[in-house]
Amino acid sequence: MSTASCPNGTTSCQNCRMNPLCLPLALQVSDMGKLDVVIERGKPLQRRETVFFVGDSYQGVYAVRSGAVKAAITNADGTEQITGFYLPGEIFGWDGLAEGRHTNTATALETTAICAIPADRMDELSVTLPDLRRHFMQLMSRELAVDQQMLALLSKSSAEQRVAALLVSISNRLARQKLSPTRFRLPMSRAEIGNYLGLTVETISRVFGRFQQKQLIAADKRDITLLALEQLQTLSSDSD
Amino acid sequence: MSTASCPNGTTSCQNCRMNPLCLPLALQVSDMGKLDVVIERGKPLQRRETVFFVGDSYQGVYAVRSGAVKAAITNADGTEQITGFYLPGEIFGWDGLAEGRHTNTATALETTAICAIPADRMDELSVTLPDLRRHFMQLMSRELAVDQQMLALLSKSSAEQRVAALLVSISNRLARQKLSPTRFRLPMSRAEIGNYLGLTVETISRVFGRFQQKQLIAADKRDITLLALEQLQTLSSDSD
DNA sequence: CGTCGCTTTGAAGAATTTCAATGCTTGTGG
DNA sequence: CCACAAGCATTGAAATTCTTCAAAGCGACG
Repeated sequence: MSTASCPNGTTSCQNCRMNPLCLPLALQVSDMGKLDVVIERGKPLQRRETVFFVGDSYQGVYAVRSGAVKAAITNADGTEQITGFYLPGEIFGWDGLAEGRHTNTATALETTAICAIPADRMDELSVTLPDLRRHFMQLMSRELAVDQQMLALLSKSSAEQRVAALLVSISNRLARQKLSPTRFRLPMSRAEIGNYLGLTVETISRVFGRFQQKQLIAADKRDITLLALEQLQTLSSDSD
Repeated sequence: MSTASCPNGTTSCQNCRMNPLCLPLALQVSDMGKLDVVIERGKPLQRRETVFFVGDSYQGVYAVRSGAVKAAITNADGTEQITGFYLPGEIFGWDGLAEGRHTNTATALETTAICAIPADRMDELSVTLPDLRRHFMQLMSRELAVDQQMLALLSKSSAEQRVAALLVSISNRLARQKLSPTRFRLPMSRAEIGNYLGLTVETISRVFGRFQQKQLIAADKRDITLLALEQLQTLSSDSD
């Protein structure tokens, strides 16, 4: 067993310790060694490369170490519906657990490093490490909560509210990683944002425009600065 | 172990792949028998009585035996957003697992009998019954999938598609319970449907009207007859 | 009988989509 | 090194869908 507290002992994974969404957190130090066994590290993915496709058999879940990933389901007519964006420290791939095959396709949005957490190993360890098991169930439960917040958002909110909510969400998630919550580069295109939020590209573009006029953000293409996080937050949660 | 529906790979769940909203809002206990050990029965709830409130500490999950339940989160402004309807045989309450307290309030839509599945028991049994553990994780995973299908639906679909999807969903879920998939009484009001689908009451009413004109359904208040299930299915999954 | 809760219907208004066109970057081959 | 294509972002104007506002109908229940 390696002495490292992070999956493969490199220093690049230090952020794993900070993030509530990253797996090692719920484990005691003594368990860490065991976890090392579970993790498999792959080579970095390039933009547009996929982690798994719809229908691929479920092998386990994945953690984003750097970069970003989108998950999308395929509609009856072949169009894609993005169901989530995953930032560093976050875990995706649960969707395959129920039926043994993935319902989503997961694709790198930019150059991205991921860790695999194989299902069989996870299963074994669930017996010997009750904490790990609980932790994983908590992670799933949290994803459930996130999706439901998203449902609420899509159900009731205007275009501006949706975009505000996404920006705030990204900001919060970056903050957990000790990254700047106010200045960042979006890993996804306007079209992808629109797809995710149930709006057209044009609408996204216009909303970004309005936000800039209102001095809520500064945006240069994908480089975003949140100028009034507070107001964005209010905007996203107020409901009319 | 009885032959279950989807979880163990029987072919009976084909429509799950066809319909974006299939097994729509909730999940199914594949084998109620397995659960008997863990279950605590409560007294039936009356309409508007709650199973748990937002913020209540998580004690476990619940299965609907008869009647129907809605789960809803509370927006910043105090309005409610319905996140799911649960019909007989379906399990709800996972939302509390992540943080130890529920993010939703669960309310009976009509006179409803539920079973509690206490968390501590579930935890003990997770060790001794790996099957049960896997099963629960599968159920959670499935709820995730359902929520994501719902996301897709809300993101992209017109009012008619949403309503069609909900009707088809309910139909499929009733069918699984060996109840009539074409004639049923909706447990929820138009307002609740609208809330769930992100539409106004008036829009729901008008869509029901249009569906009747088109001979897709017959509706007398909450008593619904699906006259053209096939077409509704197509409508809900076709994307333009 | 009258009120309350729920549903329906109409007409006007608002927000977003659609269609169409243009500009800006980036990268690639000549 | 330039030119051109491809992908992404922006902008305008018209069309559409859904919401909002207003009013009325219907049933159940005290």
